[in-house]
Amino acid sequence: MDLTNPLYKNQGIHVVLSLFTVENGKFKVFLIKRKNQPFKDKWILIGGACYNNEDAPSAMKRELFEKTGIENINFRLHNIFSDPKRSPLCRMLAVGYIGVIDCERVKFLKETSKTQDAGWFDIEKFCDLGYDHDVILKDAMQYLKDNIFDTDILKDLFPKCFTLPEIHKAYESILNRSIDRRNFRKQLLQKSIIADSGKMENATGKKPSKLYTFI
Amino acid sequence: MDLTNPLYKNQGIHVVLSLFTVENGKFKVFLIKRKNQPFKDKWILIGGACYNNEDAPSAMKRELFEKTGIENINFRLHNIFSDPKRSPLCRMLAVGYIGVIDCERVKFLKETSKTQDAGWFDIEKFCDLGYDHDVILKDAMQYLKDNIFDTDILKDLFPKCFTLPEIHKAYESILNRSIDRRNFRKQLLQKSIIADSGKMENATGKKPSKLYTFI
DNA sequence: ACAAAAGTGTTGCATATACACCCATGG
DNA sequence: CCATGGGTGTATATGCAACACTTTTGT
Repeated sequence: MDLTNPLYKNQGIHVVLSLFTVENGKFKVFLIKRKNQPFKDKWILIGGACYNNEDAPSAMKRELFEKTGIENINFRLHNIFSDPKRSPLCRMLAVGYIGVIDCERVKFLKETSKTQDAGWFDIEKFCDLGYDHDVILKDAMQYLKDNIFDTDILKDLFPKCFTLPEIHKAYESILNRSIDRRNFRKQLLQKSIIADSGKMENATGKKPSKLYTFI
Repeated sequence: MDLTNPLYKNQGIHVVLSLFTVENGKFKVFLIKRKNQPFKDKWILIGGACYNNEDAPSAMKRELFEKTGIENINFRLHNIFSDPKRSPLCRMLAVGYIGVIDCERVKFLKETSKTQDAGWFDIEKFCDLGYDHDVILKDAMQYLKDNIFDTDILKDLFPKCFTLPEIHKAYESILNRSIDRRNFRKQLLQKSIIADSGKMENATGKKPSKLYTFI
């Protein structure tokens, strides 16, 4: 590798996180408003450059912590985005990750040195994000839908125990369709994605619900 | 992006292709012997650096053509490899692709400016490849096995027509297990991966076989 | 006619879907 | 006692796995 070769030099690696939640039964994505150029005043996904001493997941963890205060969550690679023009300043390859989290865990760092606002957005309402983040977000949403029944990808959405109606509503909101309650329960239990914790909800509403955990 | 920041500078993007074939019923991978440091005299997968005006698939196409003379094949992303120490000279992120091809199409460029030998290797016999290519190749093999029944990932292995016994043998070799002939045929036809071409093999052996094509 | 390889169909099992009633709690 | 919402089981359909005989050709 000859790093002075203009064919190669000035490349970089972005990590980009599509961070999702379900809040009050609504599927949402976390967006940040940029303070500086390029894409000043545009909303974008969480992301940033990978340092030379980090692998991509470590960079993603660091960026997430810097921008939301969140630690210890799981990511999944969904795709890479390599269009040489995707970032205007220099050639940056983006590595796209997905995370799904309990919205309560996010400290709202409304303003930082690089950002002027941040928050959860209804998934139908986002549009015209900065960089190529529209494309990245759509790809992430599709990946999430395709993998929601085969993995514990929602594990961090419910950090502790949860009731079946809660997680049922989360699935319906993410997939944007209704799902039969009885079959839903059987499916998740049979595939060993969740398990009965033995505990019961504090009777707050009507009939108390059982509490489940991810395995 | 401040490209003089030592945290970011001197990064690069590798594309790496695990190129597979099935030759005489044996599952094989294409390897190249390096002529120069680093990893001089080691065998490695096809790969190289991504230029600033290329997206990753274009870079992969170019590298493949330079090293084997092959054009017009399909790749699939299987993973990325981002360990900052994976390449000794500078920080290179690797984008791993898979291709499966008719071995007849490879012109053997035994020697080039960067390589001193090249060829197909039995999949059981490779060991101790340069860079982290052992890890990449294992990941690619697993991805291929996981996706072989759901996609046309073998499309380029049979550029024209093929008989069912031929493709059956290819599947068995890749998966390293025997598969029931009747169920195999039903599966591929039902999933619309292959279709009857209407033509018949030139009766060369015993009973002539039907010829199929990928859809 | 026989050996070698290709073509084909049925049955049972497992998984997924559709669907309706009972139960516990709070008011 | 009634309204609300949570818990449970069964019957059907669909997809997957196991399995054996017939057909064609060359010798």
